[in-house]
Amino acid sequence: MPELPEVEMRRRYVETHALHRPLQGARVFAPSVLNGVSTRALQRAVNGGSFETTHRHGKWLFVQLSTGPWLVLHFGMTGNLRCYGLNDDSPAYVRVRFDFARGASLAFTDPRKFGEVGLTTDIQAFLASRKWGPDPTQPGFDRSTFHQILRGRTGALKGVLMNQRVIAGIGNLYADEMLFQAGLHPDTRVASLKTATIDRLYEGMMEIFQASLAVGTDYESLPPRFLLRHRNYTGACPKCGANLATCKTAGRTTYYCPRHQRRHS
DNA sequence: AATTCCTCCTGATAGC
DNA sequence: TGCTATCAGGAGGAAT
Repeated sequence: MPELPEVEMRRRYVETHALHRPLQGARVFAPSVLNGVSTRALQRAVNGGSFETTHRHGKWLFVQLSTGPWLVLHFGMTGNLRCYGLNDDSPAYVRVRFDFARGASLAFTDPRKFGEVGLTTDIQAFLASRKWGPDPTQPGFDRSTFHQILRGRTGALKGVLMNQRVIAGIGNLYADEMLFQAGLHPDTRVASLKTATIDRLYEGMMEIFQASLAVGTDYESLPPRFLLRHRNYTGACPKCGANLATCKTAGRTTYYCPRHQRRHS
């Protein structure tokens, strides 16, 4: 589930629940989620430290440790964070656990183990090494940035929107929502987009991020005009009532309204 | 450069 | 009830 707004919720969760608390250690239950770091190195970075600040870029969350390095968290498709105390049941699927004093913990849970836990000393270098594109919610990203990154692209629009090296943070669901709001078919060629259409896409993107965060990414609480409220096989288009359709784009299931998201728009 | 396919892993759901 | 097939909001790598 975690796309940009979901990861932003996790960032806020860390801010609220996990900062400035003395850490006693870390336990790794699924070493496969560790990326570029050994259990021992992770424990060394955590032991005797505390989480101090957070940063998010696209679907990536960084939490700075008082010992220096940043904890790097990626949530794959099923990753989450959960703080709990001595008297609480442990959540299911704990893959890495950070232990505070007095029996409290922050758990990285992830049933499918597609997530990642790592360390970096330099966020910018880390982002550069993975060649990630800009985050649309960071300062400095505006309408003209959006035009810039789409310029010269020749692929199908949905694939480009989901390409993290073009723009960081948009996944399958939010890509569908953007296409829906802009009335564009997922296979629309990026090169064919008019300036006004790109503007519309940009506005839709910012609006859905904002709206989703406003309801804590609980899609059922979104205003009905958003596709995310109706994204299932039987759903009716909130704009025209037509039955929503599905297709495959870039290997992912796309939900769209066949009536007002036609090709070549 | 862009696209397709495969892979990692586990759970939910549908169909028989 | 139990089995199997398919699919799920991600993304890296290989092949094309």
